[in-house]
Order: sequence, then structure tokens, then C-alpha cells
Amino acid sequence: MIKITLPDGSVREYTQGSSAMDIAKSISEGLARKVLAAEVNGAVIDASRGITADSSLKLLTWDDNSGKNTFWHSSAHLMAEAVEALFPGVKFWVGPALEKGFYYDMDLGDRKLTEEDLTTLEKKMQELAKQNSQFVRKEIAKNEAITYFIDKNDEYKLDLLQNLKDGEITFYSQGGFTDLCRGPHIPHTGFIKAIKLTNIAGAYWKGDEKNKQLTRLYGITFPNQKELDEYLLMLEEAKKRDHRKLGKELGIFTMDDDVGPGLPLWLPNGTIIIEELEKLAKETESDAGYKRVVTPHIAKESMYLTSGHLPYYADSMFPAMEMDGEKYYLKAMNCPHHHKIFDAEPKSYKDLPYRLAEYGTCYRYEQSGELFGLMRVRCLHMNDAHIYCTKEQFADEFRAVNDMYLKYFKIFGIDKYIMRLSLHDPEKLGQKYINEPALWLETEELVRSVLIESNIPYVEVKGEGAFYGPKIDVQIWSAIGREFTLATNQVDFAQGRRFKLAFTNKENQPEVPLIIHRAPLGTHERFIGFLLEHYAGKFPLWLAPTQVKILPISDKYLPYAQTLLQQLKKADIRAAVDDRNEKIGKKIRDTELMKVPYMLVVGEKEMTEEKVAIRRQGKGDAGVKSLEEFIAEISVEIKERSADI
RNA sequence: GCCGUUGUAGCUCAGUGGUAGAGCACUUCCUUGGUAAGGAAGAGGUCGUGAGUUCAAUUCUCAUCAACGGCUCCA
Repeated sequence: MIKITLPDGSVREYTQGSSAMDIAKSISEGLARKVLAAEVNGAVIDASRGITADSSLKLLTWDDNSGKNTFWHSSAHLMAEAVEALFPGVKFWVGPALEKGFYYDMDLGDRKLTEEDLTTLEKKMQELAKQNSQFVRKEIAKNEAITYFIDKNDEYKLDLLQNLKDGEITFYSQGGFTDLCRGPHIPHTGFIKAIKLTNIAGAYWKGDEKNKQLTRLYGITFPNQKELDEYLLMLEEAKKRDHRKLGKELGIFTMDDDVGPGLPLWLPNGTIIIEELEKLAKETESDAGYKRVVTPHIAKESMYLTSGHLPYYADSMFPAMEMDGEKYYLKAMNCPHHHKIFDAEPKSYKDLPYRLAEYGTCYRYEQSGELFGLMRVRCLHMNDAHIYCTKEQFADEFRAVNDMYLKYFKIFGIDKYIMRLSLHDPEKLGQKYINEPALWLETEELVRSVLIESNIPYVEVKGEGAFYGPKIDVQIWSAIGREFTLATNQVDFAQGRRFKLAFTNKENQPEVPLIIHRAPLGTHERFIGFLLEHYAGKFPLWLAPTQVKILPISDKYLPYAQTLLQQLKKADIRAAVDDRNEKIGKKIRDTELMKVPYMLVVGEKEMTEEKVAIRRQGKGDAGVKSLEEFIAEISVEIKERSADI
């Protein structure tokens, strides 16, 4: 007998070799019908595998992430079975579960898949799923596995086998399909009720662009149709929040073929948001002791040779222009210009920390396939600043920058984020990274200790640092689940020396300052793209391009509306009158769709009483007040940058 | 950059080997209407660009440009 400890702490006894499924059945038939896999002592295994020793056991169902993963991984096998049935001779690479769904990479030879093929495959999968084929696990000797795949002429699975040891190789079969797989899998294909193949894409073998490109099929499955329908509905909803769609609808930005890819044009409404963000940044930075500067968009080659950007960064810069026998580059970063400002006048330790801020315009040559709406562009406006400080000041400065991040996150209601401490890769010293092994370790430790002291949650990633030092990237998620790096906070121990920057220390000796690069609000492009999705276009009052729209019942009340408009403008409120010859219902509908926070409906009653009927976007009627009262109220809301929307 | 998909009016989209249509938006007129679409008329496109096949191309072929999805989450 073996002792099985269940998640609630209860301990039950079973005969040795009982499977999770046996145990589930002993608890309840209903539970047994839902079990997809089992977690035994922390490892996920097939529910059908015998348990041989005392163990803790968790039965995994659709409600568990591991259960879903297993379900989707098995679905990938089902898809592969369908593909093999319809296109014999196909070779498979890997087919993992994703956060949502699964994919399988395959080599289809010369064959190209079409959208119709997806539908055919879905039908085939439905058909195969209904056969309730069991997933059968088989341990197999390496030699035997190699022979099997040599016979199949399958170089991909043979490649996988190379890295596997004898004794740890397993095959899984369901129906007529057998695959090299470590599992685990769900009991049988019948669990898979609702199937949607979502898209066909190319994917390099092993993710390396030098390798052959395989066909990747994406799909998602559910244990019932209802969940699939909900999922598809959610995708529809997400599309509505897409910043590219909202950006167009709300007149925030546009792209034009003649201007060029990745070069957004900011429309008047978008420009208002930019200006509000800059106002916020300027206030915040001024309070934190930053000085503002302005620098040119181009610079000579020599400066980027000094900075070291050219050897490391040239691929991301627009090619040089020649002028008077000199090469000039569009700037891809602001730091060298700022270093030159630091260097313009001699500095003493008394001048430090010296903080320079600029909303700098940068141009980066992103690969064409990487461009994405506002999130990845070639012209960007960075909330940039550089802090020049002593080693002793570094921790405080670094902490202050982190505090600034948190302050911003609060204003914008960003509560899901993670800080990523990006370190160098020792193997790439001298190539991707400046060859200063000792300095790397020292600064990395410095940054890490600040993070730990400040109790900021973070993860460490090797090989993601900037070429001049470690950095902290802030990852955030937009409301529709898009993850990206918003902000960055980098340490730079290299450029100070390269630019021969120095201050006179207390001992009257020249000393190279440490530099912190920081951009809490990232770039206007990415940040506004994020905000569009974050707020679903419903900007808080302080950011809303139009804050108040006056809606006269008919044009008899236009003169009254105009006097209201003048007063609102005097109070620095962005307002407009809807003077179209339309009924009030239409005016309200259009204003609602434009997501204007406040509407003032004015007709006979309001005009006689000298009042306004207030309507809040998305919330409806908000009562009748005098204009003075209304202005007083929303002025507070604007001034406080209230996120209450 | 690579693979795949797409490209028709300002927007969303239909359509055809015989040089194009709808809804919304726009303009004008009627209507002056109290909290999410009042009515009518009109204007607007060399069908992304270039070449080829054809008597004839927006439609077929090729190239090119752009947008979108993917190329990271390793049997």
C-alpha cells in the first residue's frame, strides 16, 4: 500500500501502482470524468500512470493551468494526427502548448497550406477527437527510436533525439499517430470538443533565421463549444481595444505611405495627449531636480565612434548622410548629445548629481517585419534623461528613478508590471558588450542591491543588457494582454570614460561620473499606444483631447452654447460645441463614440435657468448644475490628474 | 530581414475577364427635434504601384510597396 496526500491535506491509502485516475474514481466518478492529468510530487504526469511510492497528488482538470497545458499539448498531437492523415509524408518538429492554445511546427515539403486547409483540418480533428483514442505512453530505447525515425526519414526528430539519453525517451501514440514526446497527455482525444485553428505562419527551425523555415500551425481547443465561443468573443473585444483601430477612430495618429513605414503622424488629438504627457514629465522632472535641454536630431560620425554606438548599434541606425565630406547620422539615442552638454562646462563634485532631461526625437531603423502600430516605430520621442553622479550617490539616484516609475504607474493605474534586471553575457564580452568584465560584475551587483533594498520585485535575464552596462526594463501588459517593455533604467559605466567626462572630486582629482539613463514614460509612441489600449480610448479627463462637448438641443440654443464655450475656454478646458443640424440623440451618440468625458446638454430649460445638464461618458445623466459649479468640479479633476473615469 | 495573408470611396466592406457597388462619414435641402442613429438629394474611386498575358485586366501572372499574423514561450 502507498500513502497518497491530497491537496486538502488528507491522506489515503491505495495499492501500489494505482494511477491518478484510479484514485480519482475512488473519490468520485464525476471528478474522474474531468481529470486531464495529475501532479505527483510536483511533477505533471499522465493520469493513467501508476504511482509506486508515497506521494502527494493533485488531480489536474481544465481549471488548473497545468491541466490546460496538457490539454493543449494533446491537442497539438491531435492536430498533427490530422495533418499526417491529410498530408502524408509531413515531418514534425515541436508542438508545445502556449499560454492560450498550442502550435506545431512542421515541414510540409513543397506544399503550402491555405485557409481552406485549416477548415478541412479542423473537421478532421473533430472526427479524430470523437474516436476517443487513448494517448498511449511507451518507453523506448534510444537505438530503437533512432531506427524508427531513420525509417521515417525524419531528420527533425533525429535531431531532437541527439540531446536525449537512453532511458528517458518516450513515444506517445493516439489513433494512428505516434510522436516522440515526453508527455504528459490527457487520457483520450474525446475531451477535445471545440477546435479552432487560428493561423498559419512561418517559423525558423530552432528560431534561427539561418535555418530552414518550417510551417507553424496555431490552434486552440476547449472542452466545450461555449468556452470557444467566449474565447472568440474575447478576441473580438480585444480587436476593439487595439490602439491602431482606436488611434484612427479617435484621430490620434495616422500613417502614410508617402511618409514611410514606422513614421507616425500625430494628429491634433494625439498631439494634445503628447503635450499633456510632456507637461506631466516636466513638472515631475523639475521637482526631482532635472534640468531641461534641447539637442539636434543629427550628429557627426565621430561622436558615435566616441560613444561606441556605431560598432554595436549601426544596424539599428539609419545610414549616414554625407555633408561637406563628413558623415552625419540621425540620432538613435540622446545620450551622446547629453554627454556633450555635461562636458560643455567643467564640473565639480558640487554640481553632481547632474540631471539632464529631454523629450528627445530619435530615429531607429527597425526591421520592416518588426514594425507594429505605435508600439514599434522608426521615429520616436523619448522621455529621456541622463543622471551624472558619483558612486556614492548612485544608489540614491537609482532609487529615486525607481520611485518616479512607481509614481507614474499610480497616476496611470498601471498595476501589472515587472522589472527585469538585464545583465551581460560573459561569452559576448567584446562583441555585444564592452569588454570590462570586472566593471560589469561590480555595477550589476550595485543595481541588484538597490532593487533588493527597495524591495522591488524583479527577474534577472542574462544577455539582455545594453552594451555599456546593465539595465532594468519595465515590462507592462496592455489591457488586451500585449506585453512590452515600457520603460528602461540603465547604468552606464562605459560612456563616461569614452567621452572623457570628468568632475573634480573633493580631493581635487578628476573622476569619471557614473551615468544613469532613464526613460520612465518610455516613448510617446509606445506609451500612447499602451494608454489607448489600457483605457480602451476612454482617456481620463486630464488627457482627453476634448474634455467637454456642448450639445445644444437645437440651433436656437447655439448662442447660449457659444457663451458657455467661451467660459470653458477661459478656464483652460478643452471644449467644443456640436453645432450640427442633428437631433440630440444623434449628437449624444456620436460624442459617446468619440469618448468625450463630459457632455453638456443645453436647451430651453438650461438657457432660462442659466445652467447646464451634465452627462458623463459611459455613465449617462449626471444632473443639472450652474456652469461655474461644473467648471470648479472638473478643474479639480483635471488638476489632480484623476484616473477616475 | 524571412514565411504566410491582405490591399476596391475618408472608414467598414461587397463584387466582376467587358473600365465598379453598399452602409457610415461628407455637401446641400427639409426638419428645430430633450439624453446612443429624423428624412431626401448630391458629391466622391484611373480598384496600392509597375509590368506581362489578352481584342479587353480592378479581376489572371510576375515584380514591387505597404499593412496584418508569425518567426520568444524548445518532443
